[in-house]
Parts: sequence; structure tokens; C-alpha cells
Amino acid sequence: MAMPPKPRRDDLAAMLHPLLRDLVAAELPILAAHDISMWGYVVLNALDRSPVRTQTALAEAIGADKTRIIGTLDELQQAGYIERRPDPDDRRVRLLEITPAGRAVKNAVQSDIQHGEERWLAELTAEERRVFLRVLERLTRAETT
Amino acid sequence: MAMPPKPRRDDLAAMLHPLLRDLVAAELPILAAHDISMWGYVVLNALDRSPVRTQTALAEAIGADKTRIIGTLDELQQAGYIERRPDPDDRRVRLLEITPAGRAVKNAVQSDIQHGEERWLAELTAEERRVFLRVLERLTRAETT
DNA sequence: TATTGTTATACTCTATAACTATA
DNA sequence: TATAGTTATAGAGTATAACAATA
Repeated sequence: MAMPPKPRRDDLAAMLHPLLRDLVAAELPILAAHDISMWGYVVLNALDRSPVRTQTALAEAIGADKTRIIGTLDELQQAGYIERRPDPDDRRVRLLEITPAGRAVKNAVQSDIQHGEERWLAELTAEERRVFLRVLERLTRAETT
Repeated sequence: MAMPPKPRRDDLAAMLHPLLRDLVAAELPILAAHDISMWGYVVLNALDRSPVRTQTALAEAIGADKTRIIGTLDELQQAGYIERRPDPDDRRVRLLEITPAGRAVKNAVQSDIQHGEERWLAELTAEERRVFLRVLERLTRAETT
């Protein structure tokens, strides 16, 4: 007897790609309203977790090239959102730290973004939401491994 | 009395971005082994769901520019993975359809990719896995809305 | 005149390589 | 000589605009 075709699911990347694209599209106007770039936001997030001793280390932490974040760091510094001072012990390196103003703007942007993301999360039950976010945090942290 | 700092979670995009980057990095060698491009794989996935009447419609369905997929369609057609023939009723449009060979290669690639993604999914409990995949499918489908 | 598919051009983003200043 | 940061150059990817064929 003929078997029904087995239900194939899409792979993770195939599902995540369009989802992320829409999430990012929703972020852009929010970032623009706060006058901050996507990379700027990523950097503030990284520095909010912990200060970092070199720009190269920061670039690696966020999966970017060291040459790619220089412009971003210039902007953030000029806006007063980060501190960037030469290490007295090795004047080649720049110690990077988020400022209170930087943390404030980062939190404001984050709140707005998360508010917008309710559009997606609202479709989930309380349990789905809980599991989904927990899994996502776990999988994202596993990256660094 | 001092309140403990409220635990802020990252926004969805901030979590999904590095995750997707690693998933895509894991896909690339698999796609290369099957001699197919990322966009080619995306197109085969879309055409496997249902044939499409115009290239513009296909481009929109996968969130790409209509000019961007032409080279991809050329390659897929030459490889015998899709059919692309003028509509007799309107000879401006090209009817697009996946071939058995195209479906075969798409399924082979998909199997390999999903096998590789077990590296991530294996960290989840059976229930987490079930909920996570279900939610993902739901959120991804909601895109088109 | 409007639309489908195509080609050509310009622009953005990213990576590679060269440079400086410290060590 | 090796490394951190920077700047300059080149390449890939993408979008915009112009074009040919058909309606």
C-alpha cells in the first residue's frame, strides 16, 4: 500500500532567515529614531555585558572584523556612549567601556525593540513563549563555545 | 531598600543574528558539496512548496529582488533542477516548476543540513525541541501575512 | 501605456592589504 | 619582530535605472 509522503520540516536556517529579516526591518526605524546604527547597538550590547580590553577582542566577540567597527566606535565615542582610552600599561590598546549615557540609550532602544517584538511573541501561549525564549538564549550562548 | 537590577533579556534579533550566522556557516560546505548556491537552495525550497507563475512572484515570495534571482534561475535550469517555460497565454511570463531531479537534490541537501543542525537541537529536551520547532514554523509562516 | 523579464550601472557593505605607533 | 589600531584599496553583493518583448 502507498505510504503518505512523510512530512518534511524546513531546516532551521530556512525558517530563521525570513523571520530575522522581518525582525531587523522592524528594528531599523527604532534605531533611526534613537539615532544609532545597527552595529552601534550591537557594540553597546556587548560592552554592557562587560568592558573589553582591545578593539580586536570586541570585534571578535560580536563576530565582526576589527576594521569594520572603527567607524562605529568613533560615532559612539563622539556621542558620549562609550569611553575609549589608551591602556597606560600598553599604549597600543584601547580600553573600551560603556558610559551611563550609553547604557541609558541602549536600554531605551532595547525596550522599544522588545515592545515591537510583541507583535510576534503575542501569537504564542505563555508556555510557548517561555520555552522559546529559554531555548533561544541557550542556543545563542552556545555560539561562543 | 535597594531593588536588585531587573534581569533584562536580549531582543529576539540580537539572539537570532549570531545563531543564524553560525547555522549558515554550517550550511555553506554542505551546499558546496552539492554544488548549489544558497539562493539556489532557497528557490528550490520555494518551488517545492508550489509552482509559481512569474519570476517576480517568486522573488517576492523569498524576499529577494527580481533582478537578483535571474542568475540563480539560469543555473538551476541549466542543471535541470527547474523548468522555466513561457506561458502560452501570456508569453511575457515564465512558468516555474521544480523537476524531479531538483526535488531530489533539494531533499538531499535538506537532509544533510538537518543532520548538521542536530548539533544545536541535541542540546534541547524532547519537549523543548518540539515547542521550539513548532513556534518557529508558526512565526515563519506569519511572515507572509 | 503597462508589465515581464533582462541587462547595465551605481552604490553599499565587507574583506584584504598596507601603514603607524607602540612594544 | 610582532601586535593594536588605523587607513586605503579592492571585491562581492545588492539595489536602481534603463531596455526589449509582449500585452
